[in-house]
Amino acid sequence: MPLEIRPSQALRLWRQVHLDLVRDDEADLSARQTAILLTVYLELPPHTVRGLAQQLGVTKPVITRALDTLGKLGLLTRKRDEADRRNVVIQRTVAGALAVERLADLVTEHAKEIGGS
Amino acid sequence: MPLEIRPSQALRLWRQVHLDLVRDDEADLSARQTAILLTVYLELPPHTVRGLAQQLGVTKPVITRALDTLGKLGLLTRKRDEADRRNVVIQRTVAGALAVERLADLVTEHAKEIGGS
DNA sequence: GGATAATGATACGGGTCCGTAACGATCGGG
DNA sequence: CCCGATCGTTACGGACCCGTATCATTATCC
Repeated sequence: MPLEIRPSQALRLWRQVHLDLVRDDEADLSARQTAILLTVYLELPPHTVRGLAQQLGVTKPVITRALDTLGKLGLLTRKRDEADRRNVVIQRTVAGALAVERLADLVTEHAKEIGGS
Repeated sequence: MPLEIRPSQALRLWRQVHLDLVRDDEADLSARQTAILLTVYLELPPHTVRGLAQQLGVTKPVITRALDTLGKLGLLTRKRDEADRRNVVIQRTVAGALAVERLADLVTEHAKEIGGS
């Protein structure tokens, strides 16, 4: 059964969550960083720079820089792949999992507040 | 009747929409810019720099710069308030309305794809 | 009218990100 | 082995954004 949501509800939900993200701003991630973070935490490993670049439709340096920032924030980690030392495996962290969970709560909470019309 | 959405659904929805936003990137707005844009298009006018700064919990220069960028993109316009010429009224544009509508469609489309579990 | 307050814009130094191009490291096939 | 291909990273010049402090303009109030 699909999730039913009307355009006006979608916009109000989008606005409320973004308002919270801006106000809390413990993170203040860009759209690209958010897409990377959620991909790593929702899709099955392993995740590589090249794979993420293909999924997002951006160049590899973009991924490298985003990983620098997300790593600095402690939201994920990089590890060399010992099987093929050219590859780098992106791994999840506890802090990252908490941040993702917090985002999920934020969305579901505001969804509840959004009335019918 | 509230909008029912589970955390796992929320995350998948959030990821899919962000992936689309990154891939299309006709805009590539930051979280702050998105919050401003949606506030202007969802809340009743008039909108001022000071009012937006208060709602977002940020300083006025942040709003001014965001309005510069959003104005350059044609998503909204500034106009001096003739009643009180200190104020600047932020106005909607056709392009902005289309962008907001497109975002709404993006969210509702992906919501449909998101299954029950 | 002059002092005061309020509004939005600007200056500044610092940081981050962009896209293109090049780079070092590593693997694999002949 | 060695040469080409494939990783991820870094260099570069340019653009954008940040927060603080300051500015010019306009309104208000005595």
